Amino acid sequence: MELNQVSYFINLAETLNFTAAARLSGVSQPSLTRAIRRLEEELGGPLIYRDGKNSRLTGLGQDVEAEFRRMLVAMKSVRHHSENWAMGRHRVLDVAVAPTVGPKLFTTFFESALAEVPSIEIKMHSLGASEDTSEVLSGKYHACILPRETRPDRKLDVRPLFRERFVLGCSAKHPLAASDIVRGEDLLEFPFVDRLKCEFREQILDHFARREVLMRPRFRSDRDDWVQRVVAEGEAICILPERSATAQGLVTRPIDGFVLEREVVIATVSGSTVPVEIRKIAQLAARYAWN
Amino acid sequence: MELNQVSYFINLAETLNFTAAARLSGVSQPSLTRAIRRLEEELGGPLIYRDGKNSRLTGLGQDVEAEFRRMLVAMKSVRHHSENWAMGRHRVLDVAVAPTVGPKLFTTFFESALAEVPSIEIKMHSLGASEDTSEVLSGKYHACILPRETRPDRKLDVRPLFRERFVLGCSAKHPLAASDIVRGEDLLEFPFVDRLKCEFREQILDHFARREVLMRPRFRSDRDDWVQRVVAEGEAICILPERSATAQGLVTRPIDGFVLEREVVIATVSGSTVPVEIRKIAQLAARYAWN
DNA sequence: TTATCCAATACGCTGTGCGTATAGTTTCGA
DNA sequence: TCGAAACTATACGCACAGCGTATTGGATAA
Repeated sequence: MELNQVSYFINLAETLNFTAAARLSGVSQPSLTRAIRRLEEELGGPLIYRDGKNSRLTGLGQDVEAEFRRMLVAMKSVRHHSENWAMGRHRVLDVAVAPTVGPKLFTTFFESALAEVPSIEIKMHSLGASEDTSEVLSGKYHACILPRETRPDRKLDVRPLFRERFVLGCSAKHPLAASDIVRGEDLLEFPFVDRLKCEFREQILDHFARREVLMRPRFRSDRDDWVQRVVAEGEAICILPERSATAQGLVTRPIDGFVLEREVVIATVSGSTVPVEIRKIAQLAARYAWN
Repeated sequence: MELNQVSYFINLAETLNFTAAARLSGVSQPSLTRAIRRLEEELGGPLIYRDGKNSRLTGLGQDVEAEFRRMLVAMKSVRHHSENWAMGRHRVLDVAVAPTVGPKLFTTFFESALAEVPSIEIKMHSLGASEDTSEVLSGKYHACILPRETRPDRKLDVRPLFRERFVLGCSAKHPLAASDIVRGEDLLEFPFVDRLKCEFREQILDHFARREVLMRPRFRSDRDDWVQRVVAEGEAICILPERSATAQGLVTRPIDGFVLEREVVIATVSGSTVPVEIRKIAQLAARYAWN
């Protein structure tokens, strides 16, 4: 038994076709045929009924496939472990943060977390536009920090971190900046910059539309840094979460009567198979005073 | 990553000593050292702190050991499945018999062997013309029963079964059949059928030629069944091993002064890696009263 | 200081797994 | 019905990876 035979057979089990399995395995068809034949001789019986287009795994073949898949899982774990351990002797935790959740918040948290769990290293990622908590289930990330999803997967451990309201963003020299709180109808007088990347942009526009406060976006971008730059340097305004990392010169003000808010959570895989460091980090994050 | 590395590393994890692990693994110390080194290069970090008598697994090494043990468990399960699966959950032993060794002999032996080892099934094969004990080494057959080879491979466990003389074969109605023993010179009067498939045909011809008993083959074939058919139904004669399975109507008679004989052996792979059932069968075969 | 232990390196060898070419059988479509 | 396509197995030759042996280098123990 050799590992090449393991992967060849797994591919054969999936395709039930020697030619296709060979292609998947990256070897020639006779090579795969011989490897399977050797495996069968070693195991003392056929693994597949060779029947052209109707080929089927034998009973032994099915049992062997299950065990070979376990071996592949173990191999994958080996590689996963080797990726996590590195010269530096740290376990690297991959944490993805939704781009609209300001990373500034986490600097202090992760500094304290790293002090409490000295054997780890945090690798921050930005959660892609099409990514969500399934990336945690698939193992791409160890944890995700993102707005709470409407229907999280059962296998996830989702812990709330904090809630945050949406607020006005404007230049420090903006007329609206003079007030500690602004009225919704006062926003009409100023050009609105539409933060396309905001998950809540439709809810925000709906909120104001319902109050006959028609926001007329004059500028729109999916680059949050551009949005903030434009707002910080001019008469334009925007709506953003209160805990956002804000550009220099940009201030935030609460909006009277505007109660839209969101909950930011951390999601990890639940269960005992998840490494203890990850469970520790999630626990620390849940308990942290996010202010 | 290869399975030899898996078992080497498991042994290294147990002993924390390259020399001892090499011994356990059945390879030389440099071989094991290189295999571990290759594994470490593939996984990107050391698996063991090399510290003479104080060597210890690294953190990665401990993680990898755990996964490698899972792989060993899966491998063991594979072998367990293969042992249990056979037509009717039996281990099928492929035994090839040289075509000139009559299978009739083995019926009784294998019946008793199957009684003693109930978990196996014997699959009889005819050893091909170009096949020899290398097919046992290659794993094509679990065992071969064949005349002793002049220079068997060292890796084989060759056990003698029985010796058998070459005798006259003729029709029951043949004039020579009337005698309990025939003289060599009496054979001259009858057409001789040359069994091409017989390994000893040259020795047989030489024997008679040396005694100025010139056998004039009038018919030759490599089909033993054809040879026996011709002899059983006519005036022709042949020379064949005394324990051959003989066709109906064919009888055998010893030849006075003709002492050519051969030893039939059973060959299996030697060593502890061979399944216990095969070693058991070989042992039973060697002890059997072949009469 | 010398012998022993432990692991790594150098060198040469061989067996195994590979690809290519082809054969044999079955199935499918014209 | 026939030829092409699909599917798997065999034959042949080749390259290289893993092996063992011999030896080196360093550490430890007597």
